[in-house]
Amino acid sequence: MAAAFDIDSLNPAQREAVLTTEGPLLVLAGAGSGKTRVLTHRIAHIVADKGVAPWRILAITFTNKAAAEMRERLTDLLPEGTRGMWVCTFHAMCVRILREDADLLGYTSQFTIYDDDDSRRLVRDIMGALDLDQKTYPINMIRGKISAAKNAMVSPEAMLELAENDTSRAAARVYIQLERRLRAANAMDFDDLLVRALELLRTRPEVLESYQERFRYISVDEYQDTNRVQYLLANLLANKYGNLMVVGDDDQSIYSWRGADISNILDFEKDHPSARVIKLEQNYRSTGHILSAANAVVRNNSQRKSKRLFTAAGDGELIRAYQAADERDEGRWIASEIDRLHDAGMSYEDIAVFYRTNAQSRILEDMFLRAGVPYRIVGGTRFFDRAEIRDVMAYLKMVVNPSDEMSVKRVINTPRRGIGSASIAKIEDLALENHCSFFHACEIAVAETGRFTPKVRRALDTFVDIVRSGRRMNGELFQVVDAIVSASGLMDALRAEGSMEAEGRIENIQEFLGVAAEFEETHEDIEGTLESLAELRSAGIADIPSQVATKKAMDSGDVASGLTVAFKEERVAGVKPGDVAFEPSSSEAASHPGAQRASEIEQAYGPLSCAALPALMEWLALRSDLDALAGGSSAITMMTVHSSKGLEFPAVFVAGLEEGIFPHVGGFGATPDEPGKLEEERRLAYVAITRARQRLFLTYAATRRTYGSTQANPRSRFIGEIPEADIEITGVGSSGFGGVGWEKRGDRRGTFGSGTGAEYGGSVFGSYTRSSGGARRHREIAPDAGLPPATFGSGRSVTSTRVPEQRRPDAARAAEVFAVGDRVNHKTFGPGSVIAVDGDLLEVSFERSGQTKKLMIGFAPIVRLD
DNA sequence: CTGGACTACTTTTTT
DNA sequence: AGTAGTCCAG
Repeated sequence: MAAAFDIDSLNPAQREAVLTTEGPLLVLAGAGSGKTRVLTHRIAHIVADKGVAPWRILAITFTNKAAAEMRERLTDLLPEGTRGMWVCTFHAMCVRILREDADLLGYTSQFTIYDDDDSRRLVRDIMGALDLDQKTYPINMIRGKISAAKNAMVSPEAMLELAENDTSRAAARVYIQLERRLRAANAMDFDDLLVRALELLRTRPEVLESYQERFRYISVDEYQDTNRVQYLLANLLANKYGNLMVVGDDDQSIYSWRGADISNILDFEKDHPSARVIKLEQNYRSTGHILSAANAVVRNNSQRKSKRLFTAAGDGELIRAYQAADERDEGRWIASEIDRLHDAGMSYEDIAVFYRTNAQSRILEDMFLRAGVPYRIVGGTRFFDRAEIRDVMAYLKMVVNPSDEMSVKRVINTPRRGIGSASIAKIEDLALENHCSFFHACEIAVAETGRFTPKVRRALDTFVDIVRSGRRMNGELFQVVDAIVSASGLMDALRAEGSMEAEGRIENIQEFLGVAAEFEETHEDIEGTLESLAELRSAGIADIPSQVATKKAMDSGDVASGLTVAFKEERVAGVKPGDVAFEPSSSEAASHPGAQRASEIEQAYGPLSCAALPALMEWLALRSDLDALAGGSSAITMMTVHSSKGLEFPAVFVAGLEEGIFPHVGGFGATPDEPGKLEEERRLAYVAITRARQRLFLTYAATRRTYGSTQANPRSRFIGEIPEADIEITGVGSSGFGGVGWEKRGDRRGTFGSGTGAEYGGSVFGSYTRSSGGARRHREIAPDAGLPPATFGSGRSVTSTRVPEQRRPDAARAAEVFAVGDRVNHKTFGPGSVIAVDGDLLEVSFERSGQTKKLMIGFAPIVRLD
């Protein structure tokens, strides 16, 4: 047969995996063993050589970025096209499935996706309403319990019955309300997306069968990170034809905390006795030393499938470990090493810095900024998490789905309209009386005289009109978004404020508009990749009947194979829309202020004219920063170890290798030390190490400031687990590194013992706006990129593009000298110019604020612009 | 109703 | 240390 590619370029194991197209297949792919290659080539083989239509392929990944990358590679391998192929995350898949048949679950297809923050606020709201004290019942614990219940498919009622302690009972009560309010708001949280999709497939045999018929070949990447619902989804969809390929590495299972169940991969052979199992053990990524270290570390775990990666590459350079005096010294050392690599010809893009917790990034960031190392942060506080952006999104969500109570409440008084908590409470009462949504109650309030003051009524009228007119608006997505934003008055309010901070917010909103504009251009591709059968049919692509025989009732029991299915039984044929699984039976159910039927939205507010708007909202909801990693200009990449999975870099730094930090230990005294936790930390270390191709640097600090107090953490055990032959340890007190170099430069004190501590703090300049957090696509944070930055647009914003390509040689930079007239850039205040120099004291006039500030050289986060 | 001041909590990791 | 949420005075 004519292969779609050069099959000889694969090693025997890879080849076998690619050619095994039928039946269940488990590929245990060690880090760097060419797993994506196998995945893509196998699909290409199925399509090009076996003549299977692309739209019969379903390939599930964990991140949008992985999906995009895979799609790209497939497009290269399959010149005939990949139309209708679903290459997406579990969440994206579920959203697509749910939008198609949302009415069957009592939702409209325009349902809102509540992200973590929305969902958290809602829980907080509910806890307030139920009079549950947040101190006795920590919100995160409650949320965790509810999430666990959802993922175990335990209904709220069942949870209440099963509850063994007060906390669980409280959680169950919140859960009942949460379900109700989510439903009333026509909204789903992340857990719901998966659970409801599963529910749909289980209760609607015809729906299930249409997907089973369609997707004859299914593959799941990162199978070790699937949770139970994802596991059930994959197995259910593949149940009919049995062509399920799963790829994973038990050593890289790092998401147990969010419900990932490592036994999914460990038990695959039990679930599918006929499964072929193929191990990919040859590593093509890392040098010998790095691989040896990775193997040695992970070998200390007991619960794993035995495998040992090997490489044909040479030993390479030794791994380097550095003990820093403190966290600032750590950052400085990393910066200097990056410098060195860069001077030796390595591109910034080839360098990554990982850390265990996001909080560690701030100091590193600060040090890099001072050292002139351009960086880009993935994850952490994201652009879309900024308050002003969330406000804008809330307006848009509200327009798409006026039932979305959380969004409405978020912006009803943002910007200030004079609608305070008292008015809001009154509106809530109104909603309760009328059994309608909060938003509808706003409308009633406008019409009704007497109840509200004329001022409030007028304000509400304007507010309500934003939705009405927004829904009617037609035309380019960008224009619609722009119009809604201006109608909201957000920009006007910020402009009126006139502060530097407001200025930054305005810029951010403008950038958001840029995102909308850009989305419009790329929207087609995104939509096109997840076409439904109906869409494919109308395009003349798919040729299978729309409703596959419904007679064969689906028996989900055999798929779940031994897993308890809690709610299935009650859910039989004849479910009415709106009458869904978790709907509580008590009479309370209908009494909530959001009880307006989801399906009535369209009737009540008219159809939404701009079809691209919901698409944009969905895209935003499922989009993580990681997905935005895509290139841009030259900068190193900073991210958590978790985020790094699936990526690789020629040079990798891992910071904070200290006991307590990495391995991280949760402070909860209540939780007994489970050995499983440590093993997961170790797997995390394994992931971190195996990201590196050529150079690996591990750092730890003798003392570190956390929560304001200084602590001394011992070196991480993981460093000790690396064979001596693979690693070279240097640091403070060792002769290996001249930490002095930095001190000589006089730009910072603070090497071991020298700093008084109080001088740091940064409080002198007020709080740093969390401005530098939101790295996003093409966004570069360069030392000179102005703050409050979030300039990630494509050249829209001037501040985003200046990365110091030719950097001053070390010596010059060390003696950072400022002269009157120099252009400088401050981390918080942005660009400005020096108007006076007095010893260590600079006087700088900032452009943005027009203000003049006195700053201390060597202390202020400031750099000179060339 | 607003804005400022005070307090308590944070730190796991993310779709 | 920083932040978000709460409380209180104007």
